Amino acid sequence: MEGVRGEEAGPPEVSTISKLTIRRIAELAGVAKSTVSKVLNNQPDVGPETRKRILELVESLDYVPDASARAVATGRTGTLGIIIPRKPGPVIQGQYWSSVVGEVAMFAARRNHDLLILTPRSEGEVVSAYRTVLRTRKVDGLIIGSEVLHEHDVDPLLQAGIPFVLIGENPWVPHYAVTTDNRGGARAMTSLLIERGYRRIGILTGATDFPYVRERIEGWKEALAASGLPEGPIASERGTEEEICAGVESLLKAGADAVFVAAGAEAMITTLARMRELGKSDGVGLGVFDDDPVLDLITPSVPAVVQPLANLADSAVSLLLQLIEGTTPEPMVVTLPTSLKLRS
Amino acid sequence: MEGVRGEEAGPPEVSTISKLTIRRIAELAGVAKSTVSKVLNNQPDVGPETRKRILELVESLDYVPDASARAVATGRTGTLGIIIPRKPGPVIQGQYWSSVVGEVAMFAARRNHDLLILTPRSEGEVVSAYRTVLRTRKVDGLIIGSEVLHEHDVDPLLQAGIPFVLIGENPWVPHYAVTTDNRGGARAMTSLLIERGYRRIGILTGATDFPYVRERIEGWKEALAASGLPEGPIASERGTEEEICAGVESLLKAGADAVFVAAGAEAMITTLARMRELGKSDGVGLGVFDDDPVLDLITPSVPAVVQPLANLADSAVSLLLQLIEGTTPEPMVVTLPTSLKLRS
DNA sequence: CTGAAAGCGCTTACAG
DNA sequence: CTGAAAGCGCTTACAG
Repeated sequence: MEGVRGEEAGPPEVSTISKLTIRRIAELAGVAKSTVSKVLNNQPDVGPETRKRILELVESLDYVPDASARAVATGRTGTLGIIIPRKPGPVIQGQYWSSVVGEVAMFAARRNHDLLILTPRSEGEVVSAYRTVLRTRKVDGLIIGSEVLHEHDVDPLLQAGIPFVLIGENPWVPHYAVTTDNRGGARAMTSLLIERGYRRIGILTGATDFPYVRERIEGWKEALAASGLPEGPIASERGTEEEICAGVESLLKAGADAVFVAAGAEAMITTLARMRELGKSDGVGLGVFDDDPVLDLITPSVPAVVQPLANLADSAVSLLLQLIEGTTPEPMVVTLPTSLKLRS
Repeated sequence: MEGVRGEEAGPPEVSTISKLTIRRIAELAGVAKSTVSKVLNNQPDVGPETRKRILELVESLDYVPDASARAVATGRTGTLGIIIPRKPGPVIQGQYWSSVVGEVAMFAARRNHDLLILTPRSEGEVVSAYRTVLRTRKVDGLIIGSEVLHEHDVDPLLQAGIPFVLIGENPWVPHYAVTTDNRGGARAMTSLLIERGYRRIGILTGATDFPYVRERIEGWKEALAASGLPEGPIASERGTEEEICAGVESLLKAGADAVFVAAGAEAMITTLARMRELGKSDGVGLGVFDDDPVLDLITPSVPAVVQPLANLADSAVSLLLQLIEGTTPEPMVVTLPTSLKLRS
C-alpha cells in the first residue's frame, strides 16, 4: 500500500541468491565470459580442460542462459508463433485445431523451440494477432492457418521479414505451405459412397471462399464424373448450427440418398442430430471429412477422411525452421496424403 | 541453390530497411533515446510538445520496441506460460483443456500478455516442461494444471522465484489456485438423479489420486447420504478405453440403475458406446461431469455438470498477474460455482 | 523538462 | 586456446 518495497535500501533477497549469470559462471571458473559463452554454444576452440571445468560448473549449478539476453544478442528467440482462426469455423476448441496446436507444440519442442499462441482479437482480424508480436520480435517465425490470411495481410508480413508458413494452401497467397490432399480425400470418400450403392450424393461444405473447401468440392465432382453419375446437390454453411441444419435439409429435399459432410466432424454431429429430428436417419449414406472418436458411437457407421495431423505439424515446423535458417526449401507446397477410415 | 544470399558482401536488405529502433526514432525526433523511452512507457515528465512529436513519429513509422531487449532491461517478458497434462487423461486435444487454453490465451491477450504453451515431454514429467523455460526466463509466470504437479516439483518452482497458479486445487501443494466446486457439482448431479427416481447410483471416476476426483466422489456420497440412500458402486479408470469399459461393466454388474460419469465428456462417450454394446442403453440413468456439444445428440438426454471455463481462465490470469506484480492476492484459492445443464 | 551514462545478460569478431 | 571490448535494443537512476 505504501510502496514498502521501493522504500527499502537494497534489493530484498537478490543479494542472497545473486542471480545466476554467465558472468558468475565465468568468475567461478576463473575464465572470461566469452569463453563460457563459447562452451555454451559448443564452439570448438576451447581447451578440453577449460571446457570440462566450465561444463561441470554449469551442470552442477544448473545454469541456463537468459533467453531474452540471448535473443537480443543473436536476433533469435527460439520461439515459434501460431495463429489460428476464430469462429465461425474451426477454433482451438475444435477437434482439428486443438490437435494441430498440440502436435505443433510437440514437434517444436523436439527442435528446441517453444510455441506462442496468437489469437486474433476478432474474427478475420489476423493482423491484430501478428502485428505487435511480429514487430516486437517475440517469435522467429509464424505458422498460420491459411483460411485466416487474406491477400492484404501478406505484405506487412513479408516486409517485416518474418518467415511464415501456412497450414492449408491459399491460392491468393503463393507461399510456403503444408496441406493435405483435400481433393483426393474427397474423391476417395465419394467413390466409396458410390461403391456402396448410392447414386445421388450430396455434399455439405464449409464457406466456399476457403480454398480447401473448393478442393473438396472438386474431388467430389471428379469422383461423380468418373462414375458417370450426374452432379449431386450441394449446400454450404459458415459454421453455425442453423446453416448446417438448413444445408442438410436442402440436400435431402433435393433427393440426396447420401450426404458427404465435407465440413468437419463437428458439422457431422450437427447433421446427424438434424437428420434424426427429420426422421431421415436411416438409409441415407454418410461420409465425413475429418474424423472424431465420437463417430465410433454412431450406427450405421460413418466412414471418414482423415488427415495426417502429426505429419502436417511436423512438416510445418520443419519448413518454418528451414525458412528461419535462411535456406529456401522446395517444393514450396507440401501436400500430404489423406486416408479413409472405414468403420466396418 | 548456390548460397546466393550468403555470398554477397553486405547484408542483403538490412541496409535498406535499417531496422527500426529506439535510437532511430530518437534521431528523427531530435531527442535522446531516454526521452523516447519515457514517452513509450508513458512516464509523465516529458514536455507536451516533445511527447507529441515522438508519438507521431512512433505512430507513423509503426514502431514497436523489441520485446527481448525490453525484457532484458526490465526483467519482464510479457508472456505467460501454461503447462497442461499429457495422456492419459485430459490433454489439449480434449474438450476441457483445449477450452481452457483458448480462454486463457484470450484473457492474457486482453491484458497484453502472450501465452506460451509448454508440453511435458512425457506423462507426469512436468519438470521437463518448466525447467528450462523457467530458468531461461521466457515467461513471467506459469499456469499449471494441478494434476500434473507433484509435491517434489514445487520446490524448484518456488526457489526459482517464478510466480505460478494452479488450475484445480492440489492439497499437496498449498498454493494459489483457481478451481471449480467439484464437490458441489457432483452433489447436484447426484441429487438430480435421485430426484429422477434412481436409487442405486454408481459413479465412474478418473484416477483417485487426483484431488478433483476425490472431491467429486465426496459430493456424490454427500448427496446419497442426504437422501438416506446407501452408497452406490464406484469404479475408477485412468483414461484408457479398456479401463472405462471395464468400469462401466462393473458398475452395471453391481446393479447400478444410474451411472454418474464423473470423468469428463470423453469418458461419457466411451461409456455410452459400451452400454450400447452391452444392450444396456435404455433405462439406466446418466449424468456427466463436463459437458460436450456432442451429448446433444444422445437420447435419452444426458444432464451435465458444467464448469465456468471462461471465468476459470479469467481468474487464473488475473491471479497470476497479481502475483507477478508482487501483490499477495487473497483468498489463495478461488472456487467457482458449477452449474447443471439439464437437457429436457 | 531533457540527456549522458551505465546497466540488463548475453554473443561475436578480433587480437593476442 | 583465451580474453577484452564492443554491441544487441532497451530502461533507469541521476544530473543538470
